[in-house]
Amino acid sequence: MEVRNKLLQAALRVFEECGSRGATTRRIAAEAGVNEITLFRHFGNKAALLNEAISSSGVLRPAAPLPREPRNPRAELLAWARAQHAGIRHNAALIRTSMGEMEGNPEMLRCSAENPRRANTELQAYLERLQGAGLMRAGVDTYAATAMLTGSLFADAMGRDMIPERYPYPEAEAPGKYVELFLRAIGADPDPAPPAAGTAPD
Amino acid sequence: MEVRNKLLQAALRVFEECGSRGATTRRIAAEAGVNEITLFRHFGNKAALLNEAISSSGVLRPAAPLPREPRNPRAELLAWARAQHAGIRHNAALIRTSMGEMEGNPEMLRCSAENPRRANTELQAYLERLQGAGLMRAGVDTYAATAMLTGSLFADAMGRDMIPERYPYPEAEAPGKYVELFLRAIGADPDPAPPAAGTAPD
DNA sequence: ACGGGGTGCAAGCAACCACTTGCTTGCACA
DNA sequence: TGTGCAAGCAAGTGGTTGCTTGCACCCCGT
Repeated sequence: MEVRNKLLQAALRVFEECGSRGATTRRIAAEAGVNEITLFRHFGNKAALLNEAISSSGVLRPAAPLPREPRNPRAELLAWARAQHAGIRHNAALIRTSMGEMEGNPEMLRCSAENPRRANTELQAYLERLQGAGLMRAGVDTYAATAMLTGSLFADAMGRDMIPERYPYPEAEAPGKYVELFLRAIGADPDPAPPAAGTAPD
Repeated sequence: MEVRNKLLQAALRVFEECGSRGATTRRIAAEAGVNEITLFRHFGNKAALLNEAISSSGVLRPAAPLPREPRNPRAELLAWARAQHAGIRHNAALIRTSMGEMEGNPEMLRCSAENPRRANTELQAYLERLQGAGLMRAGVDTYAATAMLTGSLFADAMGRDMIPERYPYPEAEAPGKYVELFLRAIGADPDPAPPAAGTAPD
């Protein structure tokens, strides 16, 4: 049972770095410290191994849901954005590779796009609740606003690896900065900006 | 001279779809309608062909610069955002594949990241001019604001292929929606929203 | 003591890969 | 009519890939 897990982890690592075409069975086996034949004995063929490695890796979810009844949009959105950003950062290499191979592997895309799809749906529902409660401006297109916040988080998480010099502020502060701008954008900033540390005035 | 261009275009097409490992010389030659040997006679080896195909494709630039002296932020940002968005959309497949291969091809990344780098720098300089002219709020972090708008455009252009159901509004309207939210975010919306067609009140 | 499942090793298979060689064809130009 | 160049064709180079076969090992439960 241990060899199996070592193979799955190694397959994921190699796939993230080289893609499915570059992830050769020899290299995966070497990375796992196992003989190549053992790989075939456990998974039958390369595709089955990669499939299981990728789909089983996507199970981990941020699990920081937005509340059903909004109370403090700033705090709630910040916690959610941080979890989303961290999740994307954690899977950045896998996301990059999966995106690059979506044309030749449409079903993997469906699995890989599940997280952002859920995140978008969740945030949009939250924004509609916010709108219903009068906690943000009425005319805002919740679809576009949702795309804007999730898009900022996504692009930040991806861009930090590719254009690091364009992100001078540390990773931990990024979600806060986008949430602050976002609150202004949707007209949900009764307390313009927290001038100093301290609990929110509720 | 015609065979050469056909090979370059075919190489770019196949690379966008399959990546460098999947873009075999046989397939490129077949796609170009040329014998495989001709490929080697023209470019020597596969890497040289792919290199030239990719780098020569990135030459086309949006060329819709932001003005040195801001006059109408809404109109200027909208035109710029539209050009950026269209540029990313046009190269979406190439960007996706390049991102997926950045680990094994760091120099291609440098070439591929040149456009977004320039765009970010340009927008940030514009925002600082806006701030200097008092046309937007003073406390805004221009780095984060820049990342937010370019990130929204980037994620939209990428996401429309991967999660189309999350983008119900048509592609042509997307930049306008993000720019409108962005103007609110940075406090640069003297005219809250253009209620109907007509020239800006200047 | 013994049998069996999980593993390793050596070797090899056909298919595909980038790339080369030797020769032929067609066309332009002198 | 002769020469040179671009392109095609058939064949083959050495290397890699996914995957298989056969056999030895070694630990573990009975």
